[in-house]
Amino acid sequence: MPVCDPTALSQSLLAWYDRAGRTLPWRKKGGAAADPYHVWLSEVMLQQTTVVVVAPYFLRFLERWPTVAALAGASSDEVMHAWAGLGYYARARNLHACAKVVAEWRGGAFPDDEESLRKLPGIGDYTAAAIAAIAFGRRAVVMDGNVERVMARLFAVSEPLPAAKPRLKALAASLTPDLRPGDYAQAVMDLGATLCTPRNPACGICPWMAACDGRKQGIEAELPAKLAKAERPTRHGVMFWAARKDGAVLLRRRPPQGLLGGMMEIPSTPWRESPWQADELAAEQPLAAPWRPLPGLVRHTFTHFHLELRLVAGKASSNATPLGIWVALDKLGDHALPSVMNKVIRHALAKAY
DNA sequence: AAAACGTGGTC
DNA sequence: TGACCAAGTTT
Repeated sequence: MPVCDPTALSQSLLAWYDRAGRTLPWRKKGGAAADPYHVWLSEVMLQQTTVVVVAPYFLRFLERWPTVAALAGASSDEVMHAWAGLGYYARARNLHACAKVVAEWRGGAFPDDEESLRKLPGIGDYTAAAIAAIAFGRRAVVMDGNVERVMARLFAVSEPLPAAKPRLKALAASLTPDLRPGDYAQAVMDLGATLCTPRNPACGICPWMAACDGRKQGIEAELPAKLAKAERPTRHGVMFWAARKDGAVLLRRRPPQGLLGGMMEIPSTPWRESPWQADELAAEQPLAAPWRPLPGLVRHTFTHFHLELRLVAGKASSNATPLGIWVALDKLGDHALPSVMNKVIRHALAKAY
């Protein structure tokens, strides 16, 4: 049997998968049917996020909201709070919106085909294919970063991403079997995650080594080629640490769309490319107060820019009624604060008292 | 269709 | 220290 035969390749991969058997929290056990709710929840969390980070969030969500109907019944703030720290918060907004559609319009049943799944909020090409294959046993071509890398190497595709995507998908489709599509989808992704890794691929123990053109040509480590990314600019902001007499500090909610949309924040100036001057703060302050600069700065890096935040502290008079909520220091954990805001809070607690 | 959108770990 | 990267989607 020639090693380039698609059936032989998919079979050898499935054999490897059965033998290696990574145990992941969302994976069905002992031949049990995969629960579409579990598959959907895990796949949305796994978008651009590592297994290690997702696992505890997945278990926490499932414990708190055992069904899609339960999740649909949660408040927006509860969901955002539970998602805090995972990043890409549009996913949480779309997750909740999707849960409502499925629970209210479909009686809690997820659609079982790619085309219908694709219409739901937060479900794109990858997630639709993954749910169709893993939860419903449908043959679907699952394309994520792992599969792109594995295909680029296996077939020695040197054309850089993202232009190579259609070709890579066609190659992946040529290998996707009719049998055990869900296991096969997870097997290719596992191969990319554990052996065919971005750096130092473990070709020596790869079930596809004999067939791998990239390996034969000695270019596996250079693949997939990628276009250079744009530079990240640096933006600047000033955070207002407003403390009331009883110690409570001021938080407010960010606008529902855009960066950190719907999450809570320490009141801030906008984040712009030019640093802020002291005489500009009066026009940006959440309440009128004398502001005292705190030493040091908080650095944070987002996907597309670096951020440098300075802090100013002020005391709020008791009759101040700003747009926001006052939160006791020991209750800050009760709110939907993204990681960058927790960084700011840690800094303020260290410097302002 | 290019750009926006988080975070933490790794080398 | 910093660039790269992770089971992508939306506009």
